[in-house]
Amino acid sequence: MQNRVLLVEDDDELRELLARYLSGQGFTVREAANGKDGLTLALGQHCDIVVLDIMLPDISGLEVLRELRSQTHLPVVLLTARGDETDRIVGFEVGADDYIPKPCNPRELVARLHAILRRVAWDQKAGVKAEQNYGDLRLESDHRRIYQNDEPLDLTATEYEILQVLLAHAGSVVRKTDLMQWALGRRLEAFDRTLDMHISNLRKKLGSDDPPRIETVRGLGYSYRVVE
Amino acid sequence: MQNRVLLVEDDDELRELLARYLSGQGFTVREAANGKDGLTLALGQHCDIVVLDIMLPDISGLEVLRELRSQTHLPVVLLTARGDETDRIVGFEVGADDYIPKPCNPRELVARLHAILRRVAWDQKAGVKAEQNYGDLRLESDHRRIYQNDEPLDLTATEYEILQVLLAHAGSVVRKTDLMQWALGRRLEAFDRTLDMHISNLRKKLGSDDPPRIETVRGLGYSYRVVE
DNA sequence: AATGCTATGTAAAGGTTCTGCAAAGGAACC
DNA sequence: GGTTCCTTTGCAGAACCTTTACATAGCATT
Repeated sequence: MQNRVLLVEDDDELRELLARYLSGQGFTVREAANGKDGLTLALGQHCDIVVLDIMLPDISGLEVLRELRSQTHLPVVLLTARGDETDRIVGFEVGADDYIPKPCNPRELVARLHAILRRVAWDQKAGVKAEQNYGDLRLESDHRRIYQNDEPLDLTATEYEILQVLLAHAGSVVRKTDLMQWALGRRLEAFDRTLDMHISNLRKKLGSDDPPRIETVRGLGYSYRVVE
Repeated sequence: MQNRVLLVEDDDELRELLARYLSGQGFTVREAANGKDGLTLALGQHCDIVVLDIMLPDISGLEVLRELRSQTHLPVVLLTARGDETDRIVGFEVGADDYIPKPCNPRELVARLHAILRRVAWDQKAGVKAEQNYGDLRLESDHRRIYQNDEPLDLTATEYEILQVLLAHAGSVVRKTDLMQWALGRRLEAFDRTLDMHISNLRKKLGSDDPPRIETVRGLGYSYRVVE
């Protein structure tokens, strides 16, 4: 099958060079020359992986990545100036899957893309079920809304994110660090009780069950138990 | 709990340096100084990710990786000499998830490990329901729960870790030092009775059998005997 | 058998860490 | 200024890990 890659890079020459090489290697390539277009394409078009330059004329690549991460888990490879360690580490913390220093060797880029796609394919082999019902809850991701017995829950943006992540992993434990990263988009620092508060508020809004449907796994995180 | 990383590196100094740093960053670290040991430990399934040097005294890191890939999809990060492009690309082709040139920046290593683990954790959501049976016990690793005759055991985090290790080695003896390292994530010091206490509590929760299903091997460790 | 040393079992106490939640502070938006 | 929401702060309570202390069991030596 053809993998679809989105190339976000403002240097026309480099972009076209890479695009040509990737095409030759069996990728379907889409291109964007700035952050805004890149974001639109990434969110709209269907692609499997994004190659994202950090230095862009309009929005920073990191900003694009952050925005992307707030909505999807599309794999992203960052292109950074060689040796710029700060960008690189910040990039990983925001949620990049890999980074490549410029100027980059196209063969290496392809190898890395394949490594990431291989992992994603492997992990998803169980099949992505777009099922959006979890017992008495129904998730409508288009509208960013969650219904309980067809009654919409009045959730804040963050609460929605958290519950959405918990539902996506319903039945398994989600670590606090991961929940923080995926829902709040930042790292869990010591003494940060934000997450606990959101969970507390969520529990209130979900009504009281016994045992509570958002279960605490002490020292680890939380787990959503599906209730009919 | 903590992420467990296996460090396969023959340079004692570098290995210990990295081990110390990773421990400080919240990883539980296991070490191997050659490919053979590394392979054994990696297949012993007590880690979440492997950091693998390519240059090893016995088997090449690539060979270890190939062998590992034939049996599991455990995430692997390769350590290679800087600039050695061949190794790097071959590494990806064999199935590495990432590579880092030596000498490497520990912070970057940690950032990369987190990036990979984050993706793995996310993708494993609805994935393979890891469920294993050991007589009347059933281990559900998603939930981090162990059932006895379909009744969930009320275990603490540490108790779960310990029992999980014992089950994985059911029928054979697990040394106390190893049990300590794998389940508690630290070294067994003299006069430390913590482990004994956890075993004692576990036995209570598992009910009384004669002989006890967690058998003591005096001077060595413990062994779980499967009971139907 | 008796002795002594060491390893293990376990109750109880101690202390640390984690969590729940109310309330107050801030930031962003209108 | 008001509203809404996210975050911080503080405290109380719970859950848990570890230590302590003593009893017991295994093993080697005498």
